[in-house]
Amino acid sequence: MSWTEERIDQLKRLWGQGMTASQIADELGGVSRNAVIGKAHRLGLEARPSPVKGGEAASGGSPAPASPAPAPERVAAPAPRPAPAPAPAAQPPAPAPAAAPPTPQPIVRSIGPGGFQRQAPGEQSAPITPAPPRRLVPAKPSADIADKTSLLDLNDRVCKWPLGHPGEPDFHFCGEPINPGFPYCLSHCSVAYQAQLPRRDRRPPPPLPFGGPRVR
DNA sequence: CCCTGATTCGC
DNA sequence: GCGAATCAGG
Repeated sequence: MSWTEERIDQLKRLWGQGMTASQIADELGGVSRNAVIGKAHRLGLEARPSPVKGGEAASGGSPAPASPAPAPERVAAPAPRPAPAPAPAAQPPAPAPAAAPPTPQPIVRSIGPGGFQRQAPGEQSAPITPAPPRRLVPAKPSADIADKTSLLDLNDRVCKWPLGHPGEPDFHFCGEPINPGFPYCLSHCSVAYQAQLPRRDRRPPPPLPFGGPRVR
């Protein structure tokens, strides 16, 4: 596997979201945890609370005997990374063209800390695909969305779940009353927030989200 | 043992 | 640039 732009992009996002190297490696597939770490460092992504820090370590691939890498003291641990939040994965609610209706089983949901519904394990959608950072455009007033929630209508009480994509004429936001404490309404919370499953149990084959990563 | 990220270094 | 090997720490 090679580091395509898409994969690098995904690496950056996942790493930024606080996923561990092996988790990222699993997601990406075809690469090892080491590969991920190596790439992350090469990219300049840096310093996440590492277990090994104080002590100096790692002699290279060759069993070089004594040459304890100096590096006396690495100062400053900047990057006060904002705790790996639950990742408000703004999954593009894309107009699901190829709606894949899986097994219609009775769904049992539990209620999360914020009062939102957790997804049942069975309805875990594979890739948490945060909407690729799209450039915001000046919400264009359109007769079509005159009665919909536009960018300018957003406030801290309405669901900010985007519907459609910025730039598109009918782009707007959900606008329903929010689930207190969250930026989305109850139903969108249950889409945006997922309980993290044990890595082993996670669905591996991530079907590309509607059309896949944005093509520039 | 498992896991983590960091580092080195041959390729 | 890549990533296996190796490290040290939880």
